[in-house]
Amino acid sequence: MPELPEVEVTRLSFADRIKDAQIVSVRMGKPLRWPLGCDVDLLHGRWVRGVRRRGKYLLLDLDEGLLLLHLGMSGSLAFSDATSAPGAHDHFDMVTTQGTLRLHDPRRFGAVVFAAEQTSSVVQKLLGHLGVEPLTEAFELRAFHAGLRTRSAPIKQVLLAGDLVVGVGNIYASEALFMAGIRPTTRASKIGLERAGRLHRAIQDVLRRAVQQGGSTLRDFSNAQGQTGYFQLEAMVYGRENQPCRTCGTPIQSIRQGQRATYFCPQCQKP
DNA sequence: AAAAGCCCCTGGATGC
DNA sequence: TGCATCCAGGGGCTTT
Repeated sequence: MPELPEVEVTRLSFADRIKDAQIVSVRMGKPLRWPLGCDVDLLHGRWVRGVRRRGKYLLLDLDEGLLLLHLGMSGSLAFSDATSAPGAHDHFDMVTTQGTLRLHDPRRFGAVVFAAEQTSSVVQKLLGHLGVEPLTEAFELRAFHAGLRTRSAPIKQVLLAGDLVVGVGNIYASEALFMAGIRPTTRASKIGLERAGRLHRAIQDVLRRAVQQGGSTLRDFSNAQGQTGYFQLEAMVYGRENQPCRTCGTPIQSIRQGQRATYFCPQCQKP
């Protein structure tokens, strides 16, 4: 579920409340993708200084060290009643002086990892290879185009790889490529400056709009306040196989790229 | 270096 | 109703 917009919406929904909270206790449930990397007792008494986002990772800066949190495919965070017993899929509870943050993640592709410092090897391993943040000034067209030029893989998969630009997952890759009029199978290296410019704008536009809409709720995404997203209602191609293109009426096609569904309009999107 | 495939895991939808 | 199969928003790791 969670791509950049959902992760950012999640961050915005709990960052203010958790900032400057003191951790009272931490409970881990079933194993997530990786072990926490420290004893939970080590976290007790630490202060949360702020919450950042890097790609699809949430970074909780503590007075000493930080927590890297990933929602995987099915994760969501919520403030929970401190007295409510954890459900079968609640695998991380962080009780703080400002409320209890709970990670619900049925598929357990998510993760909560402690790093003693910003330069820890685990931070480097998880974040070191990430590309540029698309909603910052650092996302510059020339560099983006230059990056595309060096890749022979289909553009959809280059976007998903996250080492050129981060945060674009399966939904927003299809949507951005539709907006840019580019066929997802087009090799990245074949995209000229003009089309790269359209894609560059489309990525920023679609991600910004999705954040404004509270993200996409396909199955069960909600932010830490329990609110669902609405962007899925605006999807031009994602999940719309065989339905008429909202622009030209041609049936939307679905193909598989790298074990994932891709949707596009064969008329509006050129190879 | 880059690309392609393989998994991790559970639940819901679909088909027989 | 029961059971098998397929699919799902991610991404690190291994192999080519």
